[in-house]
Amino acid sequence: MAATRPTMKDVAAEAGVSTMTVSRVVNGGSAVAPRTAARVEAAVRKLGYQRDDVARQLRRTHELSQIIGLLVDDVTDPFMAAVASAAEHVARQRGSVMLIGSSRADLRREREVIAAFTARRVDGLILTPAAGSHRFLRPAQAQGTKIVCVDRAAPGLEVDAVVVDNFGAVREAVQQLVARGHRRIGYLGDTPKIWTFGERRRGYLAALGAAGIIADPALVRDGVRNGPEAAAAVTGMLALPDPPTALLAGNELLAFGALTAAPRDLAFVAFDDFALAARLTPPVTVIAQDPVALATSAAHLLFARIHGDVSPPRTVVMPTRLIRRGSGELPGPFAA
Amino acid sequence: MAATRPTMKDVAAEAGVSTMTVSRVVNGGSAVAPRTAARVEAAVRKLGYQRDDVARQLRRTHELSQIIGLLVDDVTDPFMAAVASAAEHVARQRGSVMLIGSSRADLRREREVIAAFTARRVDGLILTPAAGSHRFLRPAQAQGTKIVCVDRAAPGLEVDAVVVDNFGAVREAVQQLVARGHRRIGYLGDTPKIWTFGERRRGYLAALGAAGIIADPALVRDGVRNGPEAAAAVTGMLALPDPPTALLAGNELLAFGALTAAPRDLAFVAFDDFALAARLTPPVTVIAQDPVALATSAAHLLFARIHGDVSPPRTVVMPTRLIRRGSGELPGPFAA
DNA sequence: AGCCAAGCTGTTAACGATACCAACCAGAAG
DNA sequence: CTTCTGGTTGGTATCGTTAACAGCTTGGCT
Repeated sequence: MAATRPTMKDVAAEAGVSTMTVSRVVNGGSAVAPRTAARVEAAVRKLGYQRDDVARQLRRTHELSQIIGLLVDDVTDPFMAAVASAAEHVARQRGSVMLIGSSRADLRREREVIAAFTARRVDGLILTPAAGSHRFLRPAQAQGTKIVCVDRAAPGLEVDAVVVDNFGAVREAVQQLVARGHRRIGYLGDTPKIWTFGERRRGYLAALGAAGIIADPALVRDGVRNGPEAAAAVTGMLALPDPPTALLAGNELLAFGALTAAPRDLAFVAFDDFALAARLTPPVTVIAQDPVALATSAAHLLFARIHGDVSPPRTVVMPTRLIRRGSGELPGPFAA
Repeated sequence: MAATRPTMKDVAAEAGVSTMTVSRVVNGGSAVAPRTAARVEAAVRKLGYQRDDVARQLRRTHELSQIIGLLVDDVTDPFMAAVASAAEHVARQRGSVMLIGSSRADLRREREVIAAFTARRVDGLILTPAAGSHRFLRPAQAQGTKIVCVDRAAPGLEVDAVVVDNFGAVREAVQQLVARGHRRIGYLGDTPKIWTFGERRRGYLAALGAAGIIADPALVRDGVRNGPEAAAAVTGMLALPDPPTALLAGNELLAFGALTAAPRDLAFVAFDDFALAARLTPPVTVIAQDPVALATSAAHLLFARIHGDVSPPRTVVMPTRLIRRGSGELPGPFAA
């Protein structure tokens, strides 16, 4: 079990040619006599030779590595999973492979993973940036690594981003709750330092403000990071002397948690659509976005940059859609 | 925008030392005079130098690349997402980065992605193998790439695998449906050529057989690959002159699809637990497994192999748990 | 015959980092 | 004063591949 991989030299010796000829055969395109090529191919098969892309890439330092990196909070989040799937799909179409890393919403960890990626010479990065300044990415950027954000903007960094109008979408949803007679409306979200949640929170507050409702801090829960925390937050709100009659959950995971604790007569709107939304009782009203479209767009943008697009950074805003299924249309105590 | 990354040579020139000294400082451990080290570190910071792991790895050909590869059907599947998350977590703990690829259940595509991975000298692979022979992996294996399967065995390949007792778990669940008075029980699964679905199907047929029920081909649907297909299959079954009174969905995605088409009085059991199972009407009975535990175990096994464990391949079987929530306990027409 | 073009193949020198060994220096010991 | 020791530093070759160029055939043409 020497377990040592054959090199071009081995193939060259086996076929009785120079390594250059092997290289030409392996990479195709160059003129090699058919007889010679056949001999080389036989040697390749016999030895089980496979080109070593590590060495290749070192020699071709100014070419692309055909590796991109994706950094998400956590692939377990269905939104992030859809992003990862779509990004990998585009990468494959473009002949690249994709490294994946999770920051678990920790900026230090994000930095470490990104460093490990850039050390491998990734051509570009797709990020869902954690909270905090991303200025640390500037050197990488200056050295040619392309960067695109999905779902969130990166504070302290001028890069392309593909996002939705979180502010407007949430404001519209909350306005609707108000219009149906709700005044005590709860909000669940992760920290507003994450751009997306900051926007959603602003949208919530804007809708309340426009209706002349003073936001009650007891109904605004930030930093809620997973299902169980969301469930606990909902239980807490419902135990208040003046509990909410409606609730907005900031994303899919929080919605799942909230739904395990929420009674059926609590009006409910969730950010992100999910498979069983229509099957629940009552069917769940959601603000739907299309994570596959977001990530596909981001990946295309990234590859355009990698292939030389040097236009100024742009932010692409994709549409959302309020899908009224029932839970968000339950009347409130002030219904007309 | 030269966009060219600084090398050790640049740092050496800047600090007035040799590249060897820079290497020693950058990698730590070796004896370098504090004054010299400080000068080098200053140069590193000034130039924004980062070690090039591509070159490093070429020189250190017999060391590890600290890259592993994960190959799943599709990360969008929550089971696979959990596997990916857990595997990446372990990789990070072990100082490695992880490439991810999706086969979309296509063996040819799986081969291509794996080839791209091994060309990058991955230390090991974690696979959820698609249907078909995986003998093509033997050369890679012979050259030292370690391989571990999760969720499925790989036909034609002797490797470690971490799985659950799919056969036994499904047999138990179907036995319970029979015991509650069901005779017409539907089954939804992907192709039985995928090991896991083959086992689940066998379990289903075994339970029917043991009860003296002849399986009706119209109630056994293989090759169902996603939610919409599952929904269509259910609709089809329900339109039969003698429709099923119970249904077993082979995994989470198929369950979601089936549930959108199934009436509430259809007894229902799903493989894989999911967040909202308890919130549905009726609450959904599931066969739960722990994908995080599976993947964590597989990743540990992989790293043990990478670090020299040469014991014979083993198959680890993790437990499943039948969680009775109601939908699987609905009585059938032959209930006592 | 003489010459050139076209097609094929080989030689050399990198890419950026590190293993290995040699060289240097100061101070200690003889 | 010489030799030795130990800590520090530099030189050289090399990992596997390919760009650039050089050299060799062969055959066609005049």
